Amino acid sequence: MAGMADPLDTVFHALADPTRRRILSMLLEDDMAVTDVAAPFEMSLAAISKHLGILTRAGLVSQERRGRVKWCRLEPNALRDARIWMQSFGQFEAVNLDAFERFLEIELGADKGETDRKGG
Amino acid sequence: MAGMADPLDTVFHALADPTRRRILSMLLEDDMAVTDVAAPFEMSLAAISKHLGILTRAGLVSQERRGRVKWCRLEPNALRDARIWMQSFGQFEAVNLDAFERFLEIELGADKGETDRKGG
DNA sequence: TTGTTCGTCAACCGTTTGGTTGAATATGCG
DNA sequence: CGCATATTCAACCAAACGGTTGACGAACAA
Repeated sequence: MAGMADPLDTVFHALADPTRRRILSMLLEDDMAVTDVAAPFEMSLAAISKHLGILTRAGLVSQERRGRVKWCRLEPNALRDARIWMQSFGQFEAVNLDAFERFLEIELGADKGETDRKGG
Repeated sequence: MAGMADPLDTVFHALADPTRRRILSMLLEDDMAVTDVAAPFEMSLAAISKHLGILTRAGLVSQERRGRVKWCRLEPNALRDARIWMQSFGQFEAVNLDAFERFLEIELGADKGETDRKGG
């Protein structure tokens, strides 16, 4: 078909739909079966299946079949490139990326269990 | 009218097109007139004008008319919401956002002119 | 005035998107 | 086996997308 696009195309396009962003938010809390992902939406299962396909092709979600059930898991690393691309434009222009990485290591290593940031 | 969409829809959709991302990269270096933005592209001026409209409606670009010429400026702050949304999903999950803000203040205040990483 | 440049508008075109429905394919259970 | 469950596939549809072209208005110069 029309040729493979830049991964950024795929990721940003996947994120441009509110249904898909909502799906990602749901998967942030837990892995889910396709049917359970579809449950809260007022659209057909097939539509959700398509959305999950788009998210999967974008690398944002991985799917593993276990028996009849296909489990969907969030793959947050796929956002990395997009985030890095965006950083070129943000107010972080002048940020030293090395220092940024160090900051993250400290933050992530320090109090893993203390942060209670699961607000809706 | 299909109603106003979530700003995240608009921003991510604007970013999902390689032409538009390239335009943003160009504007990162300098403000430009519409005609000059269009110059390096192999498509019509009208097409670029449309792309600039999409970027403007997304808040990523502002346009100011001076005489005949319409100047386009990058508005990187519009990426803020998108970036914050993405941070929920990244490897930065556990990052304390307050500490993150402090980090940025320090980084941005410390060596404003030293970093010279304009790759691309 | 006439003419040129800058940029948008309007109409059109083919392709893609996001949704529907119904059939098909697995898998599991009795 | 026969039947329900889980998920996708295929065909279809209206609407939006990304592009084109030609006409248009606004600003400047002669």
